[in-house]
Amino acid sequence: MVRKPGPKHQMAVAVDMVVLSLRDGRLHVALIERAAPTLRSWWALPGGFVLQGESLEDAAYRELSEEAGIGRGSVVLEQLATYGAPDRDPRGRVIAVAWVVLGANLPDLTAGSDAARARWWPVEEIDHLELAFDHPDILRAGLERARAKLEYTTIATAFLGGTFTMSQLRGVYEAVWGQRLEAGNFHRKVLQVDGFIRSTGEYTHGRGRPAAILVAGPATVIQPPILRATN
Amino acid sequence: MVRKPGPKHQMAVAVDMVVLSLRDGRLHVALIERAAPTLRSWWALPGGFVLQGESLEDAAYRELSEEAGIGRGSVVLEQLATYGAPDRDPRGRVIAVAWVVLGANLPDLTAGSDAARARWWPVEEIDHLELAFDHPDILRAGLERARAKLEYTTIATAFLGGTFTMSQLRGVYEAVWGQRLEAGNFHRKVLQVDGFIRSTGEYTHGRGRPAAILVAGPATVIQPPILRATN
DNA sequence: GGAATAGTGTCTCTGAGACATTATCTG
DNA sequence: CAGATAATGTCTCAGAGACACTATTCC
Repeated sequence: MVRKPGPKHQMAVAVDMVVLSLRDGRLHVALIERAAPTLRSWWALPGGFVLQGESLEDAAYRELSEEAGIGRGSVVLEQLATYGAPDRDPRGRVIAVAWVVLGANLPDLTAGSDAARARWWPVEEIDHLELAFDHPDILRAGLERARAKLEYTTIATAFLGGTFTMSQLRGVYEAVWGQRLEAGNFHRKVLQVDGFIRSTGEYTHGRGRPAAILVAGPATVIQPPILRATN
Repeated sequence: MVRKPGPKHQMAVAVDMVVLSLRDGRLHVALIERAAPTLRSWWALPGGFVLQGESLEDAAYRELSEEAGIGRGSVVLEQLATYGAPDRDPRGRVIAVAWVVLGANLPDLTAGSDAARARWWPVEEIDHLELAFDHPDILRAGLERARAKLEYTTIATAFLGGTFTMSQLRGVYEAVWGQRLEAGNFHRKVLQVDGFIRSTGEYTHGRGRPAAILVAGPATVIQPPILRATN
């Protein structure tokens, strides 16, 4: 242990975000095509350096706003893990605090100050893409975190707007897990979790029987959890 | 986003460890009484600054060795979360990457270079202690992580030596969760998780029926999980 | 034999999942 | 009416937990 932080211990600290959203029923992640000299034209997760007076969470929100035009109110943030291999960034020692960000109806992306392009990618197509730095690891961990969290928390509603139907909620699970769920059983399960959803009393109208319009309830945990198929 | 890491982004990065071990059947955490001028004589989690060429995990192992005399082979490390509030350390901006460390039969602690004293504390007694910095938050999160991990991973064996009995394994769960488990049901559940434990064919001898001597198996996940009582 | 500890059997209850059935809308 | 989608009912099966019972040692 060293008593005081000295120059030997100073390093750059960054935040990197795995921003997930549903677009026409499929799970997408926000990626930036780098314009900076280092790894130019590689695709990467949005992110940037933490400033001195700024908390890690504030840095994440600032970068979301600068790089993707995403405001504070429209997303849920959760810290994922911190990546600090000495050689993970060719520019020097950079410690990256990674976040998972879930949002509803997020806007199309526009290239920010340091991006050539920015767009939403369907997660199944990412395998064909080479991501910069250790971002493949971070993305994989972020996806797994999101999938796991749907099992035992109510954050699926973060992917939906203020109101939604049971089918739409089920659609979130199906898109994130990449797996079909039986509609009747899902319906019953969600209802029996106290405070997961509340009914507004309103109903949709379209083809088929009208669906109850729901809003997220106060519950945060699902007990017992909704489990993915194990295959 | 900023293109290059500059002086505005440099900050000290530290690791802090929630080191947990069982001592005569109770869960204990390793704490250091600070000798350094800042917050002198407060109790704190062991930890220290990350050096330039060093990975975060290596820094954690080095500090475990320097501050608690704990070697690499005897523990399991898992990254917990990163704490970076601008005012969390009065010495300046310090980003702390926290780890949970689980070990078997860890040695009595001896004060290292920067500690007045070091000792194992039973976790139930920590409430009466004032910990330095945001270490109360970190400790709380570390305990919850350890408790949760016992549910769906086989990590409980990290608290035991190479061999153990079913009672000792159950004792780990009971100590970490602070809750009694029914011996018969626990026995059956552990056996039915493929690869959780292997029998050595040896048996203990003492008072009562001899118990099978077990070793940890190759499995890492428990599916379906062993759940804590919900109260 | 008695105390102590290990391990098994059995019963009940909860909840997941498969699948059939009913309900209510549009065209 | 047919087609579509929402919601409920019913049955089976797996697994958790309570608790009784058997097994094997030491004294």
